[in-house]
Amino acid sequence: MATGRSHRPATRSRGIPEATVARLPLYLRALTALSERSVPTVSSEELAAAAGVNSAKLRKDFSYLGSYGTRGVGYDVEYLVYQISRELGLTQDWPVVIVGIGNLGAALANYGGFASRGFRVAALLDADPALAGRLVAGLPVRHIDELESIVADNQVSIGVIATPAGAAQEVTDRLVAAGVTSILNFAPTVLTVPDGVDVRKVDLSIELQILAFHEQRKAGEDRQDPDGDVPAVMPA
Amino acid sequence: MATGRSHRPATRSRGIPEATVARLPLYLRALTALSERSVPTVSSEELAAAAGVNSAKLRKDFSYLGSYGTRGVGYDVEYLVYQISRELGLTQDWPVVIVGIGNLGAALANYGGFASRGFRVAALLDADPALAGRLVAGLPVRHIDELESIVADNQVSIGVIATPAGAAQEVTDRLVAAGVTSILNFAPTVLTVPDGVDVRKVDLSIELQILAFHEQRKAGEDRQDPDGDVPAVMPA
DNA sequence: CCATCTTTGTGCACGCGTTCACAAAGACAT
DNA sequence: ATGTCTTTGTGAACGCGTGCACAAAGATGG
Ligand SMILES: NC(=O)c1ccc[n+]([C@@H]2O[C@H](COP(=O)([O-])OP(=O)(O)OC[C@H]3O[C@@H](n4cnc5c(N)ncnc54)[C@H](O)[C@@H]3O)[C@@H](O)[C@H]2O)c1
Ligand SMILES: NC(=O)c1ccc[n+]([C@@H]2O[C@H](COP(=O)([O-])OP(=O)(O)OC[C@H]3O[C@@H](n4cnc5c(N)ncnc54)[C@H](O)[C@@H]3O)[C@@H](O)[C@H]2O)c1
Repeated sequence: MATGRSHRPATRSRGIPEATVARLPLYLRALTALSERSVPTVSSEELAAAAGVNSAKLRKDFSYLGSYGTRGVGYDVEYLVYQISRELGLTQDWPVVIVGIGNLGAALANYGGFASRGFRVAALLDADPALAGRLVAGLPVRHIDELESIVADNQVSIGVIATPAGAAQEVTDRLVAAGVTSILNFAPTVLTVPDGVDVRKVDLSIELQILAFHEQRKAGEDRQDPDGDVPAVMPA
Repeated sequence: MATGRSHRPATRSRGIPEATVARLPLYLRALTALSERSVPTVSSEELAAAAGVNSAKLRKDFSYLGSYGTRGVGYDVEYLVYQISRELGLTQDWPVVIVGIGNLGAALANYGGFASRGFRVAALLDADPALAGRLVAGLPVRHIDELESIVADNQVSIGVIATPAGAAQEVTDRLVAAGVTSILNFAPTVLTVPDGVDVRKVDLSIELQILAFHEQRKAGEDRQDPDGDVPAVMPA
């Protein structure tokens, strides 16, 4: 799981709890699918099932946005798509830069889901001179030296980091200095940023380790001793 | 952020809270870095700073594993690395299959962080016959028809899904039927699985949308009306 | 052996998030 | 209009996670 920043008192932004914000994209996706099938209205029960959440939670989530439902009927799909999009800020265009166009960065650049919802790749940046000018997903890779001017010229406020871990903090510092205030970090490092800058991280190996923990638990559950303590492999 | 399954009462597995489990990989990473620098001991304060968490939280997290610290001194780095590795199940080998070797799947296969910590890519699977046999990250891509035999032969319990969204549920069903009990899903879909199967998801576009929400909030904070409600663009 | 100093381990309080359960609202039929 | 039926919106209770603050533990020096 990618989590938000640490040193923040779980800001209830404009009254909308953080946990709710994190679910809005999920609802939006389900609603968009319904919209494409021209379904006019949907009940909290149906939508909750599609989004994989509890229906009471969904209703409470929506109640933070306002009273958009009709009792006895449900929610108007199109209207809700619009309201959630607006709430998430997807009615405007968000230019994004991707830094580090290696295996992962190139895959991200090729990802269609980007453009679909208000996000536009403003530039691809890499420190490798050999990459400069090469086309990736139809865009030329620009040299990292152009970072500051690109961010300024395109009013970029969101940066995606797909560099090796060792370069991530330096890239972050430059992005922040240039005016970026939201960062999505794929490198396995803890980033330090000033107040007012949001960082979210996506960390494959953390996810796998969490799965391994539960997997181990499942395996040992019905087999070995309930308390799996090893006496003392190493003295403290 | 990738989150865990929904329909589970936040299982406090063997007394270790889920939130703690999610942080253990973070501590482990910081500790491994210290270990490589041959640092013998570390205080909760230092380690917490390196992991980007509150020191009291870190101490409480460790207290669930046992009393591994020494008052007045701190924690033995090597010993803690071992204890956390064992707790997370990283002392054993976890064979993993990756399904869907497109842009993202190939990037994942090339990812070094996989092998580093107990995870071994047992096979790469794709439905495209044109890909079969091609080498990706030194491994031949196998056809999806071999899924069942590969999972069985290699005792695979963890599967990574990097197929298009439309194929994800079908792939999931086959993985689960073949014996996989943990799934890491990169496709933007809600997966339905039987009890006992864990699903974690990594969703780029959700992360971006959450960032966009806060970004919009920052932008509108000092500018427009404090309560940003638009009167009525669409009647209910 | 005692004093001092550092750092752990945890009791406690508080706030957020989740879920149940139900009254109120509205649609729809008669 | 009135009654019935469906579904929303939310009050209330509960549990989990967080962080403060401090007593206890142990190291270290004299
Ligand atoms: N590949 C994956 O599936 C995957 C999964 C999870 C995490 N990650 C992480 O994502 C990051 C990228 O992974 P990858 O496999 O694409 O690595 P990669 O080596 O293929 O690509 C890294 C790119 O970053 C560029 N780079 C290096 N320093 C830079 C700098 N200072 N400024 C700008 N660009 C710079 C390099 O030139 C290279 O093109 C790594 O931190 C990795 O741990 C990757
Ligand atoms: N590329 C990214 O950065 C990115 C980011 C976030 C999410 N995603 C998601 O990850 C998934 C993969 O993205 P991608 O860019 O690699 O797509 P892609 O089209 O490049 O690759 C998909 C691969 O899956 C294979 N496939 C299709 N159906 C299959 C099936 N039934 N069984 C096995 N293999 C099958 C295809 O042959 C193809 O090789 C998508 O769901 C995408 O939305 C991608």
